[in-house]
Amino acid sequence: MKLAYLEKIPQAQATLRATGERVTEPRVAVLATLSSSDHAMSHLDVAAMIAKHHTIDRVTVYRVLDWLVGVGIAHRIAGDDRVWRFMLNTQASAQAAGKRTAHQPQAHAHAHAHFTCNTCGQTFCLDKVQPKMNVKLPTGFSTTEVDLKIRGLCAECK
Amino acid sequence: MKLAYLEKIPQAQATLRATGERVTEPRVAVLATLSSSDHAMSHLDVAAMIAKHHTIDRVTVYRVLDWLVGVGIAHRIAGDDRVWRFMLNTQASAQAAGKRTAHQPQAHAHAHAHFTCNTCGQTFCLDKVQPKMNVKLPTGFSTTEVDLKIRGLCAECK
DNA sequence: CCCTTTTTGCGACTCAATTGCATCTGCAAC
DNA sequence: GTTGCAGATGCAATTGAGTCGCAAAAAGGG
Repeated sequence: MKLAYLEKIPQAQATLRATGERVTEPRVAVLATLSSSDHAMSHLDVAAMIAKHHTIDRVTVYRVLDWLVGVGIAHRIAGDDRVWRFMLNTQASAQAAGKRTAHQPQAHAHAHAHFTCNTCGQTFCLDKVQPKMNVKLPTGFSTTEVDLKIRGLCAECK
Repeated sequence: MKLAYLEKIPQAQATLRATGERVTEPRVAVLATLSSSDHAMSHLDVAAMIAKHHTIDRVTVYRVLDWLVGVGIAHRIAGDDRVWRFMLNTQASAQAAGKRTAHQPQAHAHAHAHFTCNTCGQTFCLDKVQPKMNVKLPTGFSTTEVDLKIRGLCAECK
């Protein structure tokens, strides 16, 4: 079990300060919220959890989540319900991905695996799974990114 | 290059008749449209192409596409832009998946690979790629379905 | 040809996500 | 500590994919 939201705040502030960008209350709150979860959260999940402690605008949550993805702290997962979910990057994957901008896309392929439970709907990040796969693309195609999405039953719902 | 829309109609009618379900004009039109494309199409792509020949309601396109997925003729792909795209199943994958209903979900894991070009945005189905991967899930987790999504540059945009 | 069942068309609706704009704030320079 | 201002936030309005309910239309068996 991870630490609760409030206890994650100092760590979140430190992470944000390390980016060199502005450290604002909404950014700290969103990052601390993501830190306190072991599964991917929708913007609504994040907003609801923050609302227990502060008031925050829905739009700000959207914008902060996008920003976190932009600076390489979090990543975005497309759900089967057309809702984006967000999850923190691991230390390793964050360094590998780096800060991605429109002008300077990441140079090398980055693989990621997620698991979504058909029953409870929760999405987990499978950093352990290294999809060592034989992907033979048609000639002329090149890869920059690989997403592996697995659906099934999680341990809880089995 | 594939045959144009109109030439696909007789074949589409035959495919539909083989399902034992009703063969209606919208179903023929949608199926012929999907047949005439080598990449995945959004409901809007389908509607626009059909509109050149017949009038058809947006909602009908949605419903027919869902129906085609239900009877195992097509499958649905989640795009990065929160839009579903649709593509015909290959003969082989259609038989493997079978007719999936709410009461009788498919019994065994089914893997699928797609490629989306970062530049032109087109999505292709990679039936050739058999993702022979070492997926080690956490204990207690079981798999029913695997989607592999690859992003990069296609041959055209390279 | 008629009857029943399934589909279609249409309008209204939902809801995640985005945009424009006025206001506020982090933070660095003074 | 105060100030200036680029960048961030809040709010209201908007977009756009997808869904729902219902009445009218069509498929296909008898």
